[in-house]
Amino acid sequence: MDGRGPNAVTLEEVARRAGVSPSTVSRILNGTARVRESKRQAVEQAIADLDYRPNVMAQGLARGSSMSVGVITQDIASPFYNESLKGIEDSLAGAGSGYAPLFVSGHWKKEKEAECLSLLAARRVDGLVVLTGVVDDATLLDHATRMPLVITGRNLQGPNVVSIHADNEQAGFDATQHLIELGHTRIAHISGPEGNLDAQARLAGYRRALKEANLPVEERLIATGDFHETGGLLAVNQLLETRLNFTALFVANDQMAYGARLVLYRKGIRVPEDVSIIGFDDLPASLYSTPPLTTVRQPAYDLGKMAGDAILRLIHGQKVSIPTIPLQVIVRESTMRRRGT
Amino acid sequence: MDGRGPNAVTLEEVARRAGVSPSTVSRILNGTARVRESKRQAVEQAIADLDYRPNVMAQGLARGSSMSVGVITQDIASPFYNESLKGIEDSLAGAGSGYAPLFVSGHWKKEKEAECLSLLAARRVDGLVVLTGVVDDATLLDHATRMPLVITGRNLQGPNVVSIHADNEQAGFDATQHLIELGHTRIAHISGPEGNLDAQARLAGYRRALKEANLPVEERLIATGDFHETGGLLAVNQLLETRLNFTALFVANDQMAYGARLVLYRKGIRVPEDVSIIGFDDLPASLYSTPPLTTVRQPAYDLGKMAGDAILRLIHGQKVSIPTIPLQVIVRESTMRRRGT
DNA sequence: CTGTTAGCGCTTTCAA
DNA sequence: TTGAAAGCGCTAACAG
Repeated sequence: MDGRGPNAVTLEEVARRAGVSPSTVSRILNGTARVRESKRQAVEQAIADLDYRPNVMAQGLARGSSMSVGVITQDIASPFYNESLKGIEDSLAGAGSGYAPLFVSGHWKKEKEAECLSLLAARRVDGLVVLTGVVDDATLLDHATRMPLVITGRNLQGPNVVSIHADNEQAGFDATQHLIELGHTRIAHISGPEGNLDAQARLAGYRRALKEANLPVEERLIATGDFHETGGLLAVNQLLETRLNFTALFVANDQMAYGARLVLYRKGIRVPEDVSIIGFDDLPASLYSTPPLTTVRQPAYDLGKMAGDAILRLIHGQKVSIPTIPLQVIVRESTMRRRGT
Repeated sequence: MDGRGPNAVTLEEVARRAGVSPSTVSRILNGTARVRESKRQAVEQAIADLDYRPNVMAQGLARGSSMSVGVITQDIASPFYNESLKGIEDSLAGAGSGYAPLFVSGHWKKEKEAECLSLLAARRVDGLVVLTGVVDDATLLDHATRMPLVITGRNLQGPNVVSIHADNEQAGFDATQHLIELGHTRIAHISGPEGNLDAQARLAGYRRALKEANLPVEERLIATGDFHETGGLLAVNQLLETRLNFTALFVANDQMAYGARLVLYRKGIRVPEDVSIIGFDDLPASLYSTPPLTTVRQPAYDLGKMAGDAILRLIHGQKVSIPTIPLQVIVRESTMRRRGT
């Protein structure tokens, strides 16, 4: 009476009840070989009677595969990455693949991420998908010698790895361009964390767009945030303090855009009448914010789906080819033509 | 060359390298018995040299426990439940418990949820935590005979089960009361899905508050949504069509409140000047919406933490007692005193 | 087609 | 203390 309840029924019991050998049951379960119809029926009956479910751990041990894929995200509650998790979930479940995802969070910390990797290794996952991540390429590549790897937000090359990435520089360019086309000339930017590759690329795109339009790049109009709401909040305050009177704002992700917008609201600065805002990501919430946020759509769900499909193929030793993810400006109501132009 | 890479190092190899028997290594790993210091050192050295990690599946098979707990959520991308997932994650990781959560999504579908249960059973999880869920009590109780269960949003009784719940009726009352205190007399309500217990309780609280204040309950001022943004959007349209001129709105969750607010924004109805809105849940985003949403705070993260702690205790055969979760009105800027009162 | 026989990597008596 | 040996539940040759 330890609360564990009766032990689960085993394959052997099924075999006994059906009057066949364990191997036959196994074969039927896995479709490994042809079996006489009568036996199949008996076995299936026994399985149903006993409500038998194969012990995945035992299967795993025996065939050297855990039937699970490790997924490293940064925060299980991140509105952006979760869309990707959903895509991964659907991909693995959809194929009836039998694979289950094992989600772990690295929280943007190298050590934390290393622990995650370690945990997943201990559980002998058959494949690994890393959403961005902060661990270094070398470590990743090392793991990739042991199992297939798909990674996003990075361009890693290797025999057992596929990387999925989008042209963030171009998207940053497009976003800024959108503002320029609306007649804005003083365009501020709230960038993401220094070390973040995506953030760097978006910033580069911003710079290029200004240059190509022969607009000056004013460094004081570039603030840095942490990709969270508070970061946007702080950054916009800093921008406001410059008194440089920008009329438009390109924010490196939607979460920071929310924070920025709150500050503007509090100060009575209207969006988009006084300042236009364009974000990045197109979180589900952006469509319902007031006003609905103009932003760059990142197909997070699709990206997760691709990642899931890719890791499955890799595990099965198939070839994978991944197109570059398209990024697209979604014009909604937080941007408008500059007044007086 | 199947891409699987070299096989991982085993306990036996460690034993060999350290010049001891496998059992000794096992004992050192698990602290199962005292071992001579010299051997311990040798083993630890070998483990380090070989970068050995125990195979969790093999451990699981041998000791009849998978070291994982199944978690059924409804949508891996739900802003509300994800906070709870985070709490669960922290709880399991924090204790250095060695347990890992296995997250699966039921998508509010009975069959889907049954599949989840089945998957978790096949993986022999040591415990189960179900976030609300739509599966019937009987099925749940049945699973609880096989493993400990903690469930939220329901009041289930059983030997191996603990349920965590909050007084939603009272919270619905408090929310409505807040509006009444601000001088509102025509208060509309957007309720959650018919079958949802929490939704029913919140609605009941709304009714009671009106009655106790001697305010009439106008049925046309009660609309039903699906707990998503679109639901709120549709519902508020329906409410507006009644032309009943409500000045305040109690919405059964924040997501629907966002949808509702968007409609009002589009129609030029100001929040809170023209209509006050109070939501429910206090999603992280609500603090950053414009204006910041007054709402009822549900401590989703803490709830997850409690659930995690509880399942761990249950698994270890310890007693658990759970307090009723406190729910609290958080006054922000989407509600204000009715004009002219 | 089907049963027998070894393991998969680890834990856990049982003796020593 | 420590090692030998017997499994945990399943798969996968290898013979028939």
